[in-house]
Amino acid sequence: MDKFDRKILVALHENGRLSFAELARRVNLSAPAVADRVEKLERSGVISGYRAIINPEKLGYPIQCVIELTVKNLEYYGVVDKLKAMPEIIACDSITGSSGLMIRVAVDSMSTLQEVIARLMQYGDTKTSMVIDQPVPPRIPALREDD
Amino acid sequence: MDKFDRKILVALHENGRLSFAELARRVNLSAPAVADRVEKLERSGVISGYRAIINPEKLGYPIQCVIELTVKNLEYYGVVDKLKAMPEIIACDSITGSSGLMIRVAVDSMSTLQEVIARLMQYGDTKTSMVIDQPVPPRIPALREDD
DNA sequence: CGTGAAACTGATGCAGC
DNA sequence: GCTGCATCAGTTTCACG
Repeated sequence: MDKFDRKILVALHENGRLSFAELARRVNLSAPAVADRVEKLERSGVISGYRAIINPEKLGYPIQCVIELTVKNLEYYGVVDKLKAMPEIIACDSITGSSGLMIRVAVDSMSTLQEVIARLMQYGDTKTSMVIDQPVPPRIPALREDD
Repeated sequence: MDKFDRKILVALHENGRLSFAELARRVNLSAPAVADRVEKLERSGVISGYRAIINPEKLGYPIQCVIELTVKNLEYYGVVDKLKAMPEIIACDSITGSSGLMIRVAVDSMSTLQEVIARLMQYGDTKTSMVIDQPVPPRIPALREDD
């Protein structure tokens, strides 16, 4: 993990479809050198995949919110399966603290949101917050473009 | 947005580096047809970019947590700039409710976490939860592979 | 790690349906 | 709007220094 690896990660985080040739130009290395480094980053698990970023808003799901779900422990694993089966849920983290689950939801309307919350209330207490904005978009930890 | 567009989105969400030729094979269309559809999805904003998925754990930041920060309104915009300057913060959402900010942090150690929390406490009350697991990994809203 | 050449693959435009 | 083909550019991947 030197300066070149960091540059590669930053570049691929910003545009995951860069070719090795193009990547090589941006980080000032040769294409084979870059290909070699990327392969190592992939095999070591630092890069775990590549993904198209999809905008739920443009897909017809303009409302996003975060729901903290306080589950009763016994039902825990069953709940997770139910959550996986709900297409409105676009992410879910298991966390410490009373809540237990931090769920992210994207819906088309408030009435759908109401239905989702009603279903989640079967499994425990919910605390819902609407997502207004993303002041810090997803980024790489401790890697700024300072070279 | 028909069945083919959905297949394309699912495929590119799973592997953002697929070539048009390879994508065409997977969705049973010709390469030019796929290229055309992808370009439209990009221009309409449904696909807003491509990104390498980077594993903070393998980068030396094995600890992740979510911090709800209840800020005093007056300081709000100043706070966001401070957050952007903190490399340990890998994402941040502005949300409704008392908290106001939902911050995601990746750190190398508990002592670093302690420092981060200490800094955030300058701006308001904090509620920290450790992220244990990701039962539902990030996915596309309402698009299941049902074709 | 860089260079240069060779081979390949994918992208693109057009005719035709 | 899609297909199939042909062409062309670009990238990947060697071997070698």
